[in-house]
Amino acid sequence: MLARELLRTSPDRVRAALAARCSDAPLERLLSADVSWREAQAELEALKADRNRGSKEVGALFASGRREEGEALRGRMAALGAKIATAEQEAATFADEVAELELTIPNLPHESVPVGPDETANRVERRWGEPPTFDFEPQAHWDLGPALGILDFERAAKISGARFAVLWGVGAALERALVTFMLDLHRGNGYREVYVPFMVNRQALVGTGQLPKFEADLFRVEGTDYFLVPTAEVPVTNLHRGEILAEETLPRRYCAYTPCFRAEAGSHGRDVRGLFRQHQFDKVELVHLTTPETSYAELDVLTRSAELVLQKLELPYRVMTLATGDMGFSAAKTHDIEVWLPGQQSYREISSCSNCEDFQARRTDLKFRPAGGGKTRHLHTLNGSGLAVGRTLIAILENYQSADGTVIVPEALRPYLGELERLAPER
RNA sequence: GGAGGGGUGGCCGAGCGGCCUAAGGCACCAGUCUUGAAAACUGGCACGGCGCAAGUCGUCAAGGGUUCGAAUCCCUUCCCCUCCGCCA
Repeated sequence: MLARELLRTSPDRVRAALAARCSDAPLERLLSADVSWREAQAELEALKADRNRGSKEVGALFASGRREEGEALRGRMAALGAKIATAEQEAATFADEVAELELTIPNLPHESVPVGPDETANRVERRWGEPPTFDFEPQAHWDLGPALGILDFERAAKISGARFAVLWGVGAALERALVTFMLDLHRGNGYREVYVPFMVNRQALVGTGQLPKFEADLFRVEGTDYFLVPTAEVPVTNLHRGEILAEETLPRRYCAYTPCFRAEAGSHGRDVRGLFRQHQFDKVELVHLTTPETSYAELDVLTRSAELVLQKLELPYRVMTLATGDMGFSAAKTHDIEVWLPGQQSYREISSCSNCEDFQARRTDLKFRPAGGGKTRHLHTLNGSGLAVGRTLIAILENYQSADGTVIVPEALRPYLGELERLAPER
């Protein structure tokens, strides 16, 4: 949600930003509804001021025993009440329209974001590690996994459907080891671990920006008002909704493991094979709450925290800055981390780290009290994957594969797998 | 699932139709005193909207209603607590 003051004083800046995003958000409707609302509200308040004065006088007249005058004024106030009811309805109609529309306007891109319509305009920031060379034809994980007996898409389809996976044996243990490994790493790095509900209410999803626009991407639990979390960003960012945090307690860095559930609406035909795009996947999420002055330094901390996971696992990757047209709804700036996948001979997204500035803080009424005193201000929220666990598992299988189909276990993970050194076929 | 009790400013807590412009306390800020601090004393101190401003409207969990007027009365919902039942 953008500051209304910004909409009123710099509509051209907002127009330009939306154009850069290739957004068709209804800005002009919002602006005119806002004007109408303010007019109606001013009228309504004048009427209410009259009533407040009159009602007070009614009380005074009765108190001083002037019954007849009191009765007369009370009659006039009753008539005024009817006028107020009408004016109230009109103002409320405009207020609702403004509130509804402003939730559909995406965040403004930061000035450092490359302008472009789609991912082809994304900018490479840095690379780490060298894609491995093989003296054989590297396999994709959807061949490696089933051959090892640890990945089973057929039985997943039987019990659930497409875009689900079953992990067997050491595959299941590897998934669990990755979660623990990531949480331990972040926890030792200044993050506070938090365990949160996997179902959230509508308000939480509005707060982080998934609603009202993207309901089709979510799974809703029928007969309830609960949604399965599409990312831990939702419950974790909303933890302090409506609170005023002391500046001394910032920045706050939280990490959380949750499964994530996504309907993947509109992604039919994309990444249909393998583990890459699933309805359910595990993720360790990083969330920072910080001051406006430090949020871009925090974005760097956040991104590097996610990178550290890949460095410890010795997986090659590159860091991108997303272009205006490729960014998510709530983000002002986003770094994607893309890991090298030999099965596809390309870098693919494994983490997305965003500074949402005060966009989500406005929606969630999330503020801080400055250390020197003074007015409360909206704080800045950031979130990023640290990392998507399923995709990390893919990266390990494909980067650490051997000619015989076995897979070396990265050194950093061995303590979590009973010092297992190599994944070999299981029966 | 059943029966009760609650939700008031950063926190605690009074108020139960009109002097609520929400008492009092704690915390916080400024000042006096002090070598400095503490204590004491004095003053200040909720938030949001609209407006150039004067000002004005709103907010006592949320929404609706009664009334000239609602923190206060009525209805609905949500949340918290206690007890019972059930359950991992």
